[in-house]
Amino acid sequence: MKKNTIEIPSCSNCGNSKEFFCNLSESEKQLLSDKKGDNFYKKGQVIFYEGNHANGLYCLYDGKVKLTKLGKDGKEQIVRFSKNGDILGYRSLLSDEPYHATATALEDSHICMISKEKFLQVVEQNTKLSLQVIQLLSKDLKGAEQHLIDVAQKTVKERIAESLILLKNTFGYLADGKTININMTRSEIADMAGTSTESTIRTLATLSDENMIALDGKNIIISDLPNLIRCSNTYD
Amino acid sequence: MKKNTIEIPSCSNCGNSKEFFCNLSESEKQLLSDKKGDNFYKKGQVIFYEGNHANGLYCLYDGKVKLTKLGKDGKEQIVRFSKNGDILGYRSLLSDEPYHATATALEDSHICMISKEKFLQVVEQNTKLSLQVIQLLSKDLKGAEQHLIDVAQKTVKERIAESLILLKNTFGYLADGKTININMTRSEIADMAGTSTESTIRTLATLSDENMIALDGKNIIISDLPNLIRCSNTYD
DNA sequence: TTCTTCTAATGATTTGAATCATATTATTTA
DNA sequence: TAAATAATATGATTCAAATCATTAGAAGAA
Repeated sequence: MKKNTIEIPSCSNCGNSKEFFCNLSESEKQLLSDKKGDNFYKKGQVIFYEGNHANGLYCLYDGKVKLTKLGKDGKEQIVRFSKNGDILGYRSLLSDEPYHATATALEDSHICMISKEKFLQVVEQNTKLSLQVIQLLSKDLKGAEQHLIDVAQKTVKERIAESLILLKNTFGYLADGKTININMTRSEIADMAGTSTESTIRTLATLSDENMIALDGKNIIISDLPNLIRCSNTYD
Repeated sequence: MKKNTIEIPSCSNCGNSKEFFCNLSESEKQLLSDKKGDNFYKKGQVIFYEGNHANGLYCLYDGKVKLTKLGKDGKEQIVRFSKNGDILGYRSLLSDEPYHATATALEDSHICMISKEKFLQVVEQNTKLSLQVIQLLSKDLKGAEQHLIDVAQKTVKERIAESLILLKNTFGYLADGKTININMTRSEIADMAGTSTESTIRTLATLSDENMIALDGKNIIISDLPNLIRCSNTYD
């Protein structure tokens, strides 16, 4: 990867649907590329903390990130994920509020940073870009509201099933075409589904007994996706 | 109210903080004002349904509206409210997706409608307006994610207390300065807090026994706000 | 390697809150 | 104004899932 050129992964990597920076003019790209920060985070390291002030836009070049909010008694709730090509922190940047979630690397990640001033400058002169931000926020909002209903109304089993499907849809499969391409602890899956670690372990065992999934250490293999979808009670 | 002039309540009514259309030029205002639809909805009537196609922007001139999503077994979840001066339906309009929630009048409401084409035309040429939409979406997203954590981690009592505080913050008090300025059924409050009607009734009775609120038919009087806030376990 | 710590797995117990079952008011609307 | 319907209220019961408790296995650190 060359320095000082805008190498937003969504542009250089065509497998990625979110072509966030593709509508920029050359001069705009140049502006953003200049003095762009290039950072590496180890698994478990925190990119930014909930409550802290936003000073730039993060572009996830390579890696996986979870966004969590702190709830009662310090219990975490995973609110979203980011993967290759996603941008992070745009909400706080544009609404000029502190980060409302903590971003933590789920595996070693390579993240670029664009300064607040430059990003705002480009957004303000490029309507297409702000419409793209609107699309992103709309998608996040839709996801959050769906998640809300799920947690409020679904059983633990339905939520665990749905969480596995979300993980598969977000991170895809390994080369074997059936193992979910992410390693999370049972406790993290619990934070996702809004349940306890013990219930998560038991429910995963049940889903395995019922042959919808198979467990191999931290690897989760989806052996019967249609049934898992049915089990999750999701219709969209 | 005169016809054919843009009378967005947030502009004509200065008590309202959301001055959504105040950055428009005169020609832009004129464009939006022309052939603007003017509609009246009775309490209980539906303004738009989840899943339907968006064809305009709704401006709530006067009234109160709830936004609900349908969950498991047809159980409703209230995801948001709108009041005087708020705009509705912008998410679906700008992301070009069907409405993700149903909007229902909580009381008789006066709602104007701006056509999709005209609104999009103005948004695309007015960056300030799109930045304002970003602010709105950001606020909605923050609210939804907070709501998610609450439902996932708080007890019914905490959630009911918090719901009452949200209602008070959204709709304010009646002239007496202590009665929440909204009439909702116990079942609707349950849909808000993500619990059952019976639990809502019991919890309201408990809060009343503990002198944090007083109940007078459908009216809910907040008699000890600091204690109610403490009870809701909310720190922001 | 061994020690320590984190993660996973299971069993036993408790509990918050949903559900079921009826009354008792309020509101509609016929 | 009566009849019908919807909303509120309470008690009894059930149940899903959290919590507590303990053991077993993995993974890092010294």
